[in-house]
Amino acid sequence: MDICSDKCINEKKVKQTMKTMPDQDDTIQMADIFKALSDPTRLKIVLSLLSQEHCVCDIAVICQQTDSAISHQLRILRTLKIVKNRREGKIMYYSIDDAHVVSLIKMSLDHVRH
Amino acid sequence: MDICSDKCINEKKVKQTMKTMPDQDDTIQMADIFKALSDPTRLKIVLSLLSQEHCVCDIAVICQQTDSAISHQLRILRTLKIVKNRREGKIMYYSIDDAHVVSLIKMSLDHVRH
DNA sequence: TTAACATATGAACAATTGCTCATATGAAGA
DNA sequence: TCTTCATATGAGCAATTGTTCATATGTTAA
Repeated sequence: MDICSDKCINEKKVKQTMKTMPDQDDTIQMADIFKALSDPTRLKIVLSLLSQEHCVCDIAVICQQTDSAISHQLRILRTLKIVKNRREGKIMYYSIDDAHVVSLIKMSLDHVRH
Repeated sequence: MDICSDKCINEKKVKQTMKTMPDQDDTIQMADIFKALSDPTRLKIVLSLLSQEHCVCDIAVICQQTDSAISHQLRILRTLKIVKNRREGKIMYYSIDDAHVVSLIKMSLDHVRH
């Protein structure tokens, strides 16, 4: 460990910035949202749900993945409250449950397109 | 592989949504940005640079990590053009090089705080 | 030149991740 | 009931990741 707790270059700037840093909980929460969208399969799932709800099998076709792989990733997105589901007989329909995530995705989509 | 290419539940909905999906390159690029921000250490680095530039050693103090760990992560952020650096003698100052990333972070910060 | 310092980098390692495969669950129809 | 279908889940595995440690690079001052 070479953390320079007292020999840092610019103590004043460090203290200034440390005041503006979000606390640990908020930082972890932010990282978790970004992590949810950092996997191409999960990102595609959320992208596929932007316009309308879909069942697991249809999401699998859209994302070109197996039903099982999609189901695993949907569980992660469900746990993070990014998507929600409703049952209709044998079929489970998934839809987006977090408006903020939609904003994040649209913003990043603008980013890569401009 | 159990991808149901012809036996999917709702072919019409699938086709509708597939038209709206970003292409593979854009999707990967989006995922890469989210991935960059998905690690707490990298996220903290970017957060620490929101208000002003900092040298590696100061970032290490702010993020409570070793200089080496920070240097490794800064290289990743540099490769992705999220941060840039300038040398001043022995010291290397890092700052943010991507306005879109700032917007994404501010948006997600709003999210976790409300 | 040599020493000291700030940063960068490569190898190694543990930990995490995403997928596959097999199996389980739950609902509808025969 | 039994079968079929849609989805869920657990174990196992290969691949990726973030950190540490040792060492290298590049800059300044003696």
